[in-house]
Amino acid sequence: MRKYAYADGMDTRIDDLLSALAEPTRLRALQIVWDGDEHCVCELMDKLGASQSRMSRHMARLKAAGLLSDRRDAQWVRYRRNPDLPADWLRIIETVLAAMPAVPRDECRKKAA
Amino acid sequence: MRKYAYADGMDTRIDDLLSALAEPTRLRALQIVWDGDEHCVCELMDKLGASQSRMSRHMARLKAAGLLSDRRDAQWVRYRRNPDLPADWLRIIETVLAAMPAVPRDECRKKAA
DNA sequence: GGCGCATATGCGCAAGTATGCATATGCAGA
DNA sequence: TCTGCATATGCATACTTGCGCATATGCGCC
Repeated sequence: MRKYAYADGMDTRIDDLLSALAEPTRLRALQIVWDGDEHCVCELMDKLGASQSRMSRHMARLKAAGLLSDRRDAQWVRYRRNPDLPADWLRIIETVLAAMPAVPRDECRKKAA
Repeated sequence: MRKYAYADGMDTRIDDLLSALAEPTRLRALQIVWDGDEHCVCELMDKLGASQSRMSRHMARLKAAGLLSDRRDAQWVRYRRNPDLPADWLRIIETVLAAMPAVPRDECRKKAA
């Protein structure tokens, strides 16, 4: 029941992307994961000082939004950035990440800020 | 109540920006308003097929996020893009808008210009 | 199989958000 | 002042979100 009819549903998707990004912990996680490497939940938990279920759900959200892919590796689940993102999404994400402070060198330390 | 005290690139602020953007009607409104001209609520209401209170509140949200400025002009309130946005916010917004389909031409008729 | 680590998920809750309806406010013109 | 248009806002409501807690699932190792 959409009153602002767009040719394609593309704008809806963009706001989905934006709401997936609109959360500090997810943004930080994305920033970390955006290095292209794989990262497990426990690593991000530590780095971001988030509880296990919290971190797990945030990652699930990012994955559901299509930003990440995951892979089971023994007891861990390795998340990494989805290499097949459409160009405009990629541009948005990178612009957003570029506007954030860089990942602290040894972020394995928590507290602060 | 502080609005946009963007001094440095605190990611907390960025996710505020993102959640302000994460709504289809607001995105469309922003897109329209981003032409630099002034637009009143009734115009946007018409163009986006939104109810009066809905449109008014969405504009208030965008303004509260620091994206718009407004001006009373007789019975109308003219909204326009905030010309003083920090560069990284601007980049984000423009990247997002660039990822959206263009504003349909026939939507560009103003009523109370 | 049993244990323990890593991760996901059901449940409930508190807070936030979007929206309609009705009403208030601001402003201009008769 | 009274009328009417444009906009804002209080209120109630439904929906969503983020979270913790407890528990379930997946997996390797003994």
